[in-house]
Order: sequence, then structure tokens, then C-alpha cells
Amino acid sequence: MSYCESVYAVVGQVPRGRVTTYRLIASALGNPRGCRAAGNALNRNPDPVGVPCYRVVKSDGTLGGYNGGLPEKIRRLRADGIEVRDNRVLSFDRILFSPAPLKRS
DNA sequence: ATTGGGGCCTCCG
DNA sequence: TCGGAGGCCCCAA
Repeated sequence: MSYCESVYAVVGQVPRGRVTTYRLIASALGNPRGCRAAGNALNRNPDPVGVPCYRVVKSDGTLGGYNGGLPEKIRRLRADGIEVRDNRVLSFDRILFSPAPLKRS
């Protein structure tokens, strides 16, 4: 399983109404420094339906980027009941989700 | 609030 | 195969 695929697998763990960060994803895969690589993987998200990459934000709670455009990312988050203001997720510390470590094969 | 430097991975020549 | 560029980042100044 490629790095990209494992990234998608981890993102799949994030429940509705919660968010996670690029950093946490990289950590779950065993390397906290791979955060940028994780972002790179999500950038070319092959399956926007099965992989809700809009639930992934920066480690400081700001939104980060989105292939479909930020407005779209915000809309999707709101649809999940998450409030966004000034490019930042509200109550970030309360809805932050830490993915379980994933073993790579 | 900005900025520069660092590090991980994938794609393309 | 090898090398370089770039990406939805992070953190210390």
C-alpha cells in the first residue's frame, strides 16, 4: 500500500463533525515530519466522495488549502455542523480528532 | 504576524 | 535509475 493510499485510509477514520490535521495524519503513519507529503497526497485526492479531505486542516486550526477551492471546503465543513470564521475552525480543540496509528504493509 | 529553512513523498524529464 | 521541483505543511526566529 502506497503512502498516498494509507493517507486516504487514515482520513477515512475521521467522523462527521470532527476534523484532523496534516500533522496528525503523518504521525498516524509513523512520521510526524511527513505532514507536507500528506498534504501532497490529499492534493490529488482520487475520490472526493469516499475520502473527505475537507476534514483535514492545519495544526493551528486554520483551514489550509483545498483542491476544489476554499469556499467549497468551508461549505462542506458547515454541512457537517462545523463552524468556520476568518479562515479558522471554531472550537478547534474540542472537535479535533486523533486518528489511530495505521500499520503500513 | 511574517518569514526562512527544513523535511517527506510523488511525478516527470 | 537518478535528479530536481513542487505541494492542501510545521516550527523556530
